[in-house]
Amino acid sequence: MATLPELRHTAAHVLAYAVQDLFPEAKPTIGPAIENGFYYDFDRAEPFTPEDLERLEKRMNEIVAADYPMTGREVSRDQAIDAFKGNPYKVEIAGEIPKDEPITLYTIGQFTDLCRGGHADSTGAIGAFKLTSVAGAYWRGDEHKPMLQRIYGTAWYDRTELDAYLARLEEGRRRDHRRLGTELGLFSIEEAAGGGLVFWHPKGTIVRGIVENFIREGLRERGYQPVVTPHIAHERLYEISGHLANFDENMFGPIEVEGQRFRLKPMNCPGHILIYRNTLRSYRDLPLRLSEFGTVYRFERSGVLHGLNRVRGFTQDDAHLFCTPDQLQHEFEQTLDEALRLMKAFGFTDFEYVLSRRALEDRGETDAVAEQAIRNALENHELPYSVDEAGGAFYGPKLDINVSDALGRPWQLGTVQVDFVLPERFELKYRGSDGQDHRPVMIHRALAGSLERFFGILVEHYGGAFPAWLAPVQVAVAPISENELGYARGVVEQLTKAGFRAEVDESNEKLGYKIRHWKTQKVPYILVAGKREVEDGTVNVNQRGTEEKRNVSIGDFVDELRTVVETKR
RNA sequence: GCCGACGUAGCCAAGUGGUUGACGGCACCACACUUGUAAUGUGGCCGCGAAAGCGCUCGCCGGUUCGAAUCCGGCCGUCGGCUCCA
Repeated sequence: MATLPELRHTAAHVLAYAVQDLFPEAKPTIGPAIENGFYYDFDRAEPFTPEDLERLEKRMNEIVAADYPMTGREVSRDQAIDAFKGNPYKVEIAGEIPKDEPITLYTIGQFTDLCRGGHADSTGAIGAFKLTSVAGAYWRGDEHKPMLQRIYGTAWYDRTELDAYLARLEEGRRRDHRRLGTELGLFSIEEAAGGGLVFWHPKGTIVRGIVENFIREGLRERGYQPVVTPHIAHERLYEISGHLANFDENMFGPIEVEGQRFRLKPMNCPGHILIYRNTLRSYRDLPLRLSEFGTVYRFERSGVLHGLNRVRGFTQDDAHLFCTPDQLQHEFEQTLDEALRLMKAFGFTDFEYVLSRRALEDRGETDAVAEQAIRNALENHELPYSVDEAGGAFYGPKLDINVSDALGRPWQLGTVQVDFVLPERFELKYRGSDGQDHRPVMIHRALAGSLERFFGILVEHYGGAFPAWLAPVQVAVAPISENELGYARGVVEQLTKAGFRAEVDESNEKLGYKIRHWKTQKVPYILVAGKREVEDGTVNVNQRGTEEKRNVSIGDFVDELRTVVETKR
């Protein structure tokens, strides 16, 4: 039986076959299997329309039903180039294949493609598929090369799997933080201000504040000292740091005042370095751990902005540790511990660790030291990791921590980076016990990453139904009639005094309506107060996620809620 | 930035040249109902006005037309992609 990737790769051939039949002028280029499906890129002047996709699906169904065998044969390079002489893309590919490697052609029905192989035996193996979208894509992903049209599809063993996949997509849309952000009144992005700039509304700000406090408290316990640095600085600062040389296309342009050029800060490190450098440091001062909820601005191309995930202004839970080389290992591990504590507290259980090395041409002798510290930390924690050979920061290698959310989708969150370069560039030093000056090592780390993105992920992870300790409104009190309104207000007052976030439903509506409203807002507890509750000083507790309703005295409810909130964090 | 799709009031959403201030719904406001667990009813809901009416509206700017939310051009913005490699 064919594997899913083989099945999907075959589906890509079937798509190309259908395109050849219906749009003979379109030139096929490449069409691999991808996660959940496949795509095929075509060079064609006219765009493919949704109607075209329907016609293609129909034709593909015929090809699948015909159950054409997939037959391969080896040819010489010249034969291959000759066979595709009308198609410069295929010719280009054929020309690049090393001489000693065989070139293979695969045929289904009346369609032959240059292809390395990896297929199902016949087109009938494709149990269920659907074309999902059409999008532009550059030949070989290079924006200086021609723009092709990419048709995406998804393919599975059978209809049930396809339907389940489509349902997962739908669930993802339902949880989309952009949509929930509006529905739950959490945040907005305002056209009047510009793309990628986030306006945090009161309810979103409450959640953000809880996240910040959680992080702040963890850092305090681990000996970090909070600092605050300016949002703009002389361009010169970023020349020294190397950001202008390495990061220019992601920085906002200069702001000129009185003949001086300023830049919005794209990173917090130079600011923290200036604080370090402001005074003479002794080895007794190290490790010096400076932390800041630092707002940075990065220019992202308009086409890549996406909700809270990719923005132009965001706040990092940033910190920089300055330490001696001897302390590096220990500090790195401490940071890793703290990262894991954070992720777990916010309900993430699946982690992936990626060690990103600097690009080969940037690596120096300190990279080995830095990488060893990272590897040791991972191994001491018995954490499996993969290696990205060129994904490091310009100043050193890094460890990224990726999490999977409730729908199994991966996100890059925390990053911990080792840096021997910036201390050099800024000529940082400390006086050692030997009376000599030494160069400190820096660790850059952001555990949540960007608060904006972290928040967006939380919204989707919980589907907007934040656990009680995080919920912007923890309790809603709904009086059955106006007669109980005063009582309800009293309950809210007691809850507020006890430190909880509670609201009274003042609306002039029936109980059913009020319940519905607060359920829609995903409030963890709805307390109903009617004549009976007023008489015996209780509230009727409706807890999110359960059907059960119970009457509890106000004091008992406060105690219960306190317990829940304390243990959840 | 590039390719494609799209942009109608706070949100969702009808409407493709002429009874259109623009169907519906949600939300919001008022009044009535005094309510017992996921939607009570009626009315209002662009601005001014008691009303008649007047003025301004369908992302923005300009154009075509007797007449435009509807057609054309430019701009802005949103969404899906542009990493997966014969």
